[in-house]
Amino acid sequence: MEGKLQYKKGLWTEEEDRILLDFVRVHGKGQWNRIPRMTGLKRCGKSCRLRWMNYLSPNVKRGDFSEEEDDLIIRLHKLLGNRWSLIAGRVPGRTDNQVKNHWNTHLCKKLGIKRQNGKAMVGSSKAQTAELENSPRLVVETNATLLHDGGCNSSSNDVKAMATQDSTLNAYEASNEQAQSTSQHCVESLWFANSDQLHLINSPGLMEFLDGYPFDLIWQGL
DNA sequence: AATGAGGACAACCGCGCGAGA
DNA sequence: ATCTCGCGCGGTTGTCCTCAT
Repeated sequence: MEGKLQYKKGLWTEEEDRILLDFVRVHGKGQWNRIPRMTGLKRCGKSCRLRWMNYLSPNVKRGDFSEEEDDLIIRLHKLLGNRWSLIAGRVPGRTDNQVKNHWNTHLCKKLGIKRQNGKAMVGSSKAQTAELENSPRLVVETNATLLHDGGCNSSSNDVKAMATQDSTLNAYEASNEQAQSTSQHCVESLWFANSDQLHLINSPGLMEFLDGYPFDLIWQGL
């Protein structure tokens, strides 16, 4: 598989970190499987990638999670389930592994979420996701919640445009009216309205929305 | 001071996906 | 069409640390 090299496991030493850092400095990220052959490092490529991504990368923020980060993760988790990479992508400086560990050790407890067989009780399994993907329609109340932005930005306008093409239109209009009537900030609307009814969905609209959403607004809104 | 339990975090494993040969 | 390789993801395990007894 990875050649005949005997790879080392367990915690990384400073020397190993230095070798990996040197390699990335010279060759850049990627081609992880070349690292053991080229540097003599007794770590498999996969392990090198993980070490870089979760620890050595200059983009990784160390230290405790702030209240704001906790809050953001909780909201994103409610929206996305255990899609740690997606969640981490919205939390600056944090990796999926960090977010996952932080969720499992701190936030589950904080929220009183029980874990079954080591798994958080959240709709996140691949089977559930597949089920949702095969579902004939999106979860209306979730989309309606997402569409509460009142025209904050162009990307969410795009999502609204999508909504007008299907049966979520009425739900959107009704919920939008409600949102406007309560004069809630668009971000508050996004995160708080119908929050107990949010279901895990895997809709392209949602992903587009997340990709385009100006998440700095969320920070301002906290 | 010794030690066992539980918590926190780093790292590994298995699987799936996409690109290229 | 199929195989291999590289990569990424989520779940799980291993290891170290802290604290109570």
